[in-house]
Order: sequence, then structure tokens, then C-alpha cells
Amino acid sequence: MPRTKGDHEARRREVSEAVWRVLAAHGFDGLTLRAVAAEMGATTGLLTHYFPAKRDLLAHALDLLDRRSAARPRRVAARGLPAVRAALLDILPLTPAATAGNRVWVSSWDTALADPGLSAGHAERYARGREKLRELVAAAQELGELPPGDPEGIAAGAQAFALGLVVQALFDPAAFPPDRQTELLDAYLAGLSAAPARP
Amino acid sequence: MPRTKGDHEARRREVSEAVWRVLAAHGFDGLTLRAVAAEMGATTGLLTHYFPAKRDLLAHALDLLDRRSAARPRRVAARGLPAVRAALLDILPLTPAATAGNRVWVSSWDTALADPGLSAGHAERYARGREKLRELVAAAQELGELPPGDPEGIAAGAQAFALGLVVQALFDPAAFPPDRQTELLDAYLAGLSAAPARP
DNA sequence: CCATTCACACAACAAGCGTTACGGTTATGT
DNA sequence: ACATAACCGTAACGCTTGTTGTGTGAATGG
Repeated sequence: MPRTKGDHEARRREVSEAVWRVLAAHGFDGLTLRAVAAEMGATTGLLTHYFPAKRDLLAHALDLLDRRSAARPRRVAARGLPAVRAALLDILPLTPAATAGNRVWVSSWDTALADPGLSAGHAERYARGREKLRELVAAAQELGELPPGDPEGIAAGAQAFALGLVVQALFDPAAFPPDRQTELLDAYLAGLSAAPARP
Repeated sequence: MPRTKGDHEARRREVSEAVWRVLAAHGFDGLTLRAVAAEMGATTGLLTHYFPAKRDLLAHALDLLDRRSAARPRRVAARGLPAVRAALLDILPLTPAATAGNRVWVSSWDTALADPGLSAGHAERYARGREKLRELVAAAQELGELPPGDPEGIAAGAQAFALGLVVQALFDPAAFPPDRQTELLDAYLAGLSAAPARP
């Protein structure tokens, strides 16, 4: 049953949608050409038409994952320390949906580490995240809610903390329920607030 | 050329050695029966004799990874906060060897997340790590080098911080050279020392 | 209105995977 | 010394994977 209309862009979005569903259902390692094709009721021939090689589809999936994560609804919070807190809370797997997203994200690390190109993409994404955090941290410092001193380092530290907490929570959800995660994050932020500036 | 001696234990160690080399060379996803067999100059028939299914070999590999990590030489440090710092430094990818180990470790998360049994194993390992950290933290509290308050939470937070820093450093080694990692860790510890106890 | 190009199904391919069955050799127990 | 079991190489099986080539109907442009 051939298609009557060949809108290229719309078709690409359909593929993205299928990739997204496969990712959510079978994780990153279950992302095969046939799985995606089946998900959208097509064949592998369609996919190779849009993505010359598997690698390209993988890169697209990572990019998609990044944009969907960025586009999801965010917590609103007052400028300053609450904004930093909100941004970090947005990272943590506090809801089933966030857990699923983080699971896919973590499962992508394996594939990404094995490929220098994909690895560089990840590095850039995390760098962007740090940059965003840095701005929020700097704002909090201006308000006097955080002690002065290297905002870049504080952002990097905070991101590391959140990332590590994600991993812990994914492997041991029973030991890290949502309120525990929040508690640990608040303790960390308390430490940040109290830390003296280093020379 | 058939073997003349069938020492079971020694042979198992040979397999472990081969698994280790394959892991270091091709990562966790490159751990195939044929690769391990080739590494020790044998065939897949040998492996299925010691490990009925791939799953068992995977579990063995994770256990091996854990024990090798635990058995590596550790930093010595004075009891108290320096011991906590040393334990966390031991986790970070500060040397090429540690980087390789952490890379394998992170690449195992994908496989582990997909299998509930393996996932439980990881959870238990991290719980053990937290317990070890908790003792060190409690000792530092007794010495007055850390403020009193939930040592379990402090240990969990510190482990999360280290874990996240590992991930960051693996993806962006240029942005996280060894001295930067150390610097970030020290800033984190400074925050811990200064944080007031929460009710 | 015809020629060309695009979009895609269909089918086959080779490679790699885990698993299994089968034999022959070596150790073990009686 | 002989039966039995353990050990492990050999080879094949079935399955899944990414990739490739061919064919066909729809869109397009001159």
C-alpha cells in the first residue's frame, strides 16, 4: 500500500515518534531498525532512506532524547537558589516518567562511550547543561544566597551530584524514593550555602 | 591439542583472566563467548561447560569487576576526613587504569539495567560501598571533622557526587582533568564540613 | 504527456550471536 | 582393567542484526 503523499518533514517526525516509542519500551539497546520500522508500520527500507546507516539513527536518537528532555515541562521557581534547586530536581527520577527517561539516558552511555563521535555529542550536551546551571548559580550568588566563588565549579559539582543520584536511584529505587532524593539534594544545597569561598 | 590436566579451579581463573582482558579491550558490550574463547585460545564449548548460559558469564563478569576494583591498591590516609577523601579519590578516574576500569563499569550499567537480577547485584554492591563510606563518615564525625547528623545520608550523597563526577570525566576528559576532579571533590568536602546539622 | 526522480516495499545477503548435539580424549573410581 | 564421568574441541543450528539491490507506483517538471 504505497503512500499517496511524500511530505518529507512530516515523515521524519513520524520516524522520530517511532524511535521515541521504541526507546521508551525497549531501551537504547533495543533500538533496532526493524523495531522502529515495525513501530511505524513500515519496513527497514524506509529507514535506510532517511538514515544511511545505523550510526546516523543512533545520533538522531540521542539528539531526540536530548531535545525531548529539554522540552518537557519544568518546575517554576524564584530566581536564585530556588531556581538552582528546581533545575536539579528536574533532573532526578522523581516520577515514573522521569525514571523512564533517565533509564534510557543511562542506557545510552554504553553505546556513546564506544563511539568517539557520539561521546563528543554527550560531552557537549552536558557542557550545555552546566552552562545553564552556571547562570542560575551566578544569579543566586548575586542575591547572596550562595557564597561567592567559581560558579563554573559549583555548577559542575551540582550536576555531578544530580547525575550520580540518578544512577543510584535507578539501581536501588527502594533505597532512594523521591523524598529521599529530595532530602539528599537539599542537604547538598545546604552544604553549598554554608561553604566558605576558597582562595 | 587436548589438555593433560583438568584442574577445575585453575581453569576458572583462566576464564576470568580472559574475561577481564576482553572487558578492558572491547567494553562490556564486546563481551561475547567467542571473544572470551579466542582470548584464551579455546572455543565456546569450554565456556558453556563452565557457564551454562551467557547470563551466568555476565554475572560472573560483574562480580569479577567488583572484586578487581575492591582488590586494587588503595590510598592510605589518616582516620577521619582524610580517609573519606581518600576513599572518594579512589573512585575517580584519575589515572589511565582507573579510567579504563570506570569505563567498563559504566558500560555495564546498560546491561545491568535490562536485567532485574543483575540490577539487584549492582544495587547491593553500591549499598556495600555506601556502608563502607558511612563508617568512615561516622569516624570523621567522632573526631569532630564533620558536623554531626545522618552519616548514612552523607555517605549516600558523597557516593552520588563521586559517581556523577566519574560519568562527567569519562565523557569530557578535557574538561575534567585529574586536578580539576580533585578540586571539585575538595570543594564538596568543604561544603560537608561547613554544613550545619539539620533537625 | 512523457521522462525522470523520488519514496518505499520486498527480499535477500553476510556476519555475528547464543545455544546445542555429538565425539573423542583424559581422569576417576571400583 | 574396565566402566563411567568429566572435559572440551568441532560443527552446526536458528535467530537477529545492519546493509544492499531491485522493482514499482506516485510525484514532478519541462
